[in-house]
Amino acid sequence: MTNNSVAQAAVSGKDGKNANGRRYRPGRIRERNREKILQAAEEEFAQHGYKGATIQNIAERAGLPKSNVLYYFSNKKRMYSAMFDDILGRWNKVFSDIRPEDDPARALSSFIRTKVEMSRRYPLASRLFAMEIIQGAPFLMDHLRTNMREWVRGRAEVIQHWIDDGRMAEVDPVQLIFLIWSSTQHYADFQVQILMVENKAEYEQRDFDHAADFLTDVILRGCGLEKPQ
Amino acid sequence: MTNNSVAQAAVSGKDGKNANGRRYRPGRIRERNREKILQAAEEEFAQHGYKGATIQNIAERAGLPKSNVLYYFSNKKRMYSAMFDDILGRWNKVFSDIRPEDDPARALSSFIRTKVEMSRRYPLASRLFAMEIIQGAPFLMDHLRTNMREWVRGRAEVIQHWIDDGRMAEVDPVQLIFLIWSSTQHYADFQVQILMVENKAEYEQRDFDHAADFLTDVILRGCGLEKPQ
DNA sequence: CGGACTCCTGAACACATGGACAACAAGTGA
DNA sequence: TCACTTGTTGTCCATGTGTTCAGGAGTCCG
Repeated sequence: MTNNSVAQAAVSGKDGKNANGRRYRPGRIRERNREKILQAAEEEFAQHGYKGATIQNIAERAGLPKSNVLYYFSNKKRMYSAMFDDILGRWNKVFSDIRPEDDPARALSSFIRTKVEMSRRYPLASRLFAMEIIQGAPFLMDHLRTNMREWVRGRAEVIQHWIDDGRMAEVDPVQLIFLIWSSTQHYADFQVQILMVENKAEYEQRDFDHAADFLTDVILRGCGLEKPQ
Repeated sequence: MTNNSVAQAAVSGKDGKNANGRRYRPGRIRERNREKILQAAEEEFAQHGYKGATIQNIAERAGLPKSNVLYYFSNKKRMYSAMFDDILGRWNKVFSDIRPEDDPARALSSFIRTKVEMSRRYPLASRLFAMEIIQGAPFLMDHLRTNMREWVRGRAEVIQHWIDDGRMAEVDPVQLIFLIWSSTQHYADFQVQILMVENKAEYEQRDFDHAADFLTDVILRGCGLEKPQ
């Protein structure tokens, strides 16, 4: 999103053409390897943080020689950025907007369920994001300051509308968003802790359903709302 | 707690005496430097994770030569462990037990406030813990499996008691504990994100008060409880 | 003072790591 | 086929890292 990290190496022509005027497709091989590497990078970075991760390990996870990985992402930093571009892109597709005329209970409930579903589908992405923030967000600072701030502001305004119209209890909208964020992400970020405490080996689908039910239940009631239908 | 990491080097006598029968105090210098180092280690490990942290950096933060740091903690692993022993010890002192005859509203409210206060006072410890869990808890696995599991089980039982007695709404006690954990820790772990979104440079005391108020408000109501007094 | 012990530290080392590079293989359109 | 681009990989190197070690300084007490 911030910088387009695609293949600064091995692209001679400026816009897909080369000196001879011939045209080249983006290349399926490129696409495929890029994804293999990004997937491997998610695992490695999520497990060891930016500094702790090594290109060698990422290469092994991807089943490629280190040199080949460095052919696609010319250095560690670019690779890390590209990974977040990927993740943020994925996330942006998922969250629908909310409007003042929506039903608060429905909207919040749907928000919570979507976020729990994200924890289930992309736990690595969630952990990655958490690590980056904990470490002071050296790479995502910009994103937080612009996109995310606007995102929260927009949602908070709508929630405030609902409150002003007496459609839900008076609670700080921004804090409410934080509450939903933290409680839902927790299932991805603190997975091992939860599994240990509950003495389970792995999550099952029903665990997420249960969590989502619990959270909508408590948070909606906490906002003075009835569960939708 | 698990292993006593104090000074395996440079202790010749077994119980404070030496060959000559002379007695040595634990050494204030030792004590002082140990603390300086552990403090520095918290910062460094919290910012870079276990693998990403370097002894050199820790030494610089502590204002000591690297060799000196390694004199106190013979290697990186021991240092990391000692740090968590320290942190867990600190935490164990703070949390009072809850009993079935307590007032649910008061008990939960106090729990939430204590946890928010922990986020304020020991943000580094909280982040450290979060990182360790995210990375798969290679060092804390044992602690999670034993102490923490018991801790949760005990609290959950009491909460279930309250529910059975009709003193609060029917909510899953374990999930409730997770909810309180995640939402309160969030203020420490995701500090940068929160500050960015709210466009602030630093936390103030009133921010924590506000957060605690909000959380007790929503969570208690979500549990069908009245705010105490 | 002198001895016993604690505390301190520069130097050295084996090893891992990010990255550059050059040579080579494979693919592609005419 | 040819000309050229894209993809692959082994090797090399400077730098950083955890850890060891040997010797020296500081401290305490009789």
